[in-house]
Amino acid sequence: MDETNHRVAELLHFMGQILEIRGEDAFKIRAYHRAAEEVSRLNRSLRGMSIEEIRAVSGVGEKIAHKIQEILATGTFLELEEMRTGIPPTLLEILNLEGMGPKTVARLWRTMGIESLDDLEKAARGHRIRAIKGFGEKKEEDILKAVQLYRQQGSRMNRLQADRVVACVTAVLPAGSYDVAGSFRRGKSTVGDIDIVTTLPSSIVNPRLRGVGEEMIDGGEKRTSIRCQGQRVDIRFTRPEEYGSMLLYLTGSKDFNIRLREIALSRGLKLNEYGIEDKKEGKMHTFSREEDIFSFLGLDNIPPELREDQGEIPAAFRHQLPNLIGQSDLLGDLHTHSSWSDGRMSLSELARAGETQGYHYLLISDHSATLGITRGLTEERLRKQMQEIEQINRTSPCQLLSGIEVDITGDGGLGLASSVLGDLDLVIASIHSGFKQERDVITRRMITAVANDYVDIIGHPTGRLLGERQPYDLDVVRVIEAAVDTGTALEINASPHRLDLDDPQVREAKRHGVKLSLGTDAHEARELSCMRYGIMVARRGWCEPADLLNTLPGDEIRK
DNA sequence: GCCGTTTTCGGCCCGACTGTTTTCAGTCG
Repeated sequence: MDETNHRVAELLHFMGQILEIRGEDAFKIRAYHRAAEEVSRLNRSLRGMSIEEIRAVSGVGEKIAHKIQEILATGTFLELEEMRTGIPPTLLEILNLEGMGPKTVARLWRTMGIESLDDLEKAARGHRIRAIKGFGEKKEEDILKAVQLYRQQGSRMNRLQADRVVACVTAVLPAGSYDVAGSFRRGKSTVGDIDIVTTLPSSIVNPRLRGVGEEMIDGGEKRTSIRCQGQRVDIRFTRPEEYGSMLLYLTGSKDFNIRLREIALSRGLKLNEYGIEDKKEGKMHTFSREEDIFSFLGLDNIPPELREDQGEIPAAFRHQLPNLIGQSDLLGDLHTHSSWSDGRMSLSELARAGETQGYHYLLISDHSATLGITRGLTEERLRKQMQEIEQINRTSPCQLLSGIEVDITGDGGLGLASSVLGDLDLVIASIHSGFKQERDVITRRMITAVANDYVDIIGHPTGRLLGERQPYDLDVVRVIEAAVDTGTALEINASPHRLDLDDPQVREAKRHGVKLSLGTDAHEARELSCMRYGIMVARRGWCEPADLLNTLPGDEIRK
């Protein structure tokens, strides 16, 4: 994200938290958090925007717009500085603990002077908290548990980790009796917790779940929460005739649910996880399928990947939802590695693996030899590889396209001579070094590569590794604008460790008319199946078949 | 503090569960 926007969002969130501790109006608090959320989703930098443009951001009104301007000019805003005086900065960290909200934090601070995580832990250990009215022994235990959990807790799961947790929990649920909902179902690149809807009764499921995972957080009749592989899993129980409502509710997102409920409310209807109540008639409508809820509200069926309150609801009213890309639209994988560089598969194994996936073609895109990348290809070896590819293609139903993942050098040049690049079917160019260059430097370096006539696709454009490495400090919008001009495609790298570009950038690229290219970056056969993660990102980015290179027949791609 | 095919004022999603209580506040999703 743009650094300025990041800073603004941080301060708005911070303001919201300060107001929480001070016990201010809940709607005002929500307004700050909402504005922060919208700012952090913005693709454009706030810097350089006029006051009218800032006001046009949804959730930002007259007052917050001026505060944003103040932040841009001075780095903070006066009201925040006034409100925060007297509040210890360490106090807010306690809000991150499970079960600790603003009321509790404020109470402990005012009555016992607890200002930090350490203070809190000591007080709980010394059994001093139970002395406060409304607090007891259990609360002390919960606090100690929450502190421990917070200290050891990692960040969000990547999709592989999420798949493992799901597999672990659903092992005790019969097929067909449940769906995984939440951000998992919405196809997010990372997942915070796992949500499951089931038609089985809690009386049957809860005993089974006790044997799964480390802890039962709570085990109610309508909802059960457990911790499994260190991650929270929520299970909601529902009757078959209400299944659609529960699945819709638990799939979210939160913002989407709120917006849908507001729409229902404006028509005298109350939407919840059990159905839709007509307030006038006092009649409850139930829905076993999500589609029927949408159609009851006069909306087209909104795919889970779009449910973010990012314009999909108005689009569904106007019958203008995109026709999202699906696995069956893809004719091939446009990023694979063979044993010619650091992959495990030979070229013929790759061709067979591609055939198994039902693909018409695979792009062979081994590394170039520029840097110390394991067994990168020189021009000479690349030409030999092209010959072997030609041989294999005579008999293989899945055609191999000859390509390369060539390094973008520090100044935006390429790691192989143009003479050989011109003989390839497709060229992917990627950055594998110099990650720490300044924003303007690395952006110009990338744009130089985009503008290179031989470059067809930019590989993993931001360079992030989920949970391991931040993206380069790249101005993605400038890169997108350059890609429009040159007709260069940007990759959606489908590796669950990358998912790069991510969906907000994909949507921005699509808006500009930039073509996207799906590739798994597979180094071994089973990684070809990771395409499903890339498809999730493409769908979240509102991509239709025509937006992706992979839907073109092989001979058109060659052209 | 934001926002408007009910509104420029008066709303702002809705319900489950827990702990410490005798009816609910706080937190969470």
